[in-house]
Amino acid sequence: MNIKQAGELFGLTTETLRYYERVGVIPQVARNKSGYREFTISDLNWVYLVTTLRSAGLSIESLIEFCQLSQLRDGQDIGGAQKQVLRDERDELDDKIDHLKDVRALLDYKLEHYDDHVAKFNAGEPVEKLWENPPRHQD
Amino acid sequence: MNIKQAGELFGLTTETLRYYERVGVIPQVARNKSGYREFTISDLNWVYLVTTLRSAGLSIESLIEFCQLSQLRDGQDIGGAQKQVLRDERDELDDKIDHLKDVRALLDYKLEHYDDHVAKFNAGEPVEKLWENPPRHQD
DNA sequence: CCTTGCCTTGAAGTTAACTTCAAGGTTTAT
DNA sequence: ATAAACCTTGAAGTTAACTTCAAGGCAAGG
Repeated sequence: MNIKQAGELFGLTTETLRYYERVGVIPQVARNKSGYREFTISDLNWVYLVTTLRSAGLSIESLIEFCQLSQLRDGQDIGGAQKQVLRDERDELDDKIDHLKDVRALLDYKLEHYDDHVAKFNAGEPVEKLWENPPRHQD
Repeated sequence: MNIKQAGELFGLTTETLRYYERVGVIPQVARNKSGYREFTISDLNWVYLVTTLRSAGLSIESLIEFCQLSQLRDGQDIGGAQKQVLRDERDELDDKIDHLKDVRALLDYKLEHYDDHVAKFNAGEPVEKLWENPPRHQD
């Protein structure tokens, strides 16, 4: 599959795909006799993984590190190191999900007390500090 | 409270706070006789809200829009408009949380099938397409 | 009264993650 | 055989969100 088709598959431009290869968030893609990139299933899996993790907020820098781990040869426990990175990223995602739930809880709180707060404010009553004991999510 | 103290309260530099006021993600902060900013509880609540929503990935641009809504006077249903923005942002957060859960499910899948996939790859068996029917989260 | 540590504004600089540009090679269709 | 539509590389440009710089004013201690 050529670079245009690969881009269309994941909603990326050809420029972005070349950029991803150049900085190393995906491994080098093999070329055909004309020097054109020929994306394999394995290359496309890499692109999918990268777009997915990017959409979850992981930085290009951390994806470069992960990709470099796959390129190494003859180190002893390469698989273990990669799995550990995957576990770490999963744990960071868990933290991020928890944080987003807390932010959601704050928005819910602001919505529930909106009229109440506006009324107090218009009556000149003291405003309460939102940042001390902020609302947290349940579950 | 002066700008340095306000920054320390939320882990922001004084430069960032001035930047936030300048671009309008928080309302103008009143000055004392020397021209220094004097942060009120209400100002600090704004800073807290902005840092919280920024940490959840909302753009400066969308926060400027929200802040401008609070500044308007004598339009009819200003409170309703603000509440609608809060509801929209909460709904977008819900979508984002759901998406992060799916990404988490993908990482879990990759971890579970890691050894399996490596073995197949080393045996020269065809690689399966990760992006068709990707794993989704439960609940 | 002078140093130290605050504060002010406006403008220019930085970083991440692309995006666009320039110059040119290949392949396919008319 | 020539135009349209692909592809290549390397370098320069863009945008968001700060950050740093320059030039100077206020306030408290010695």
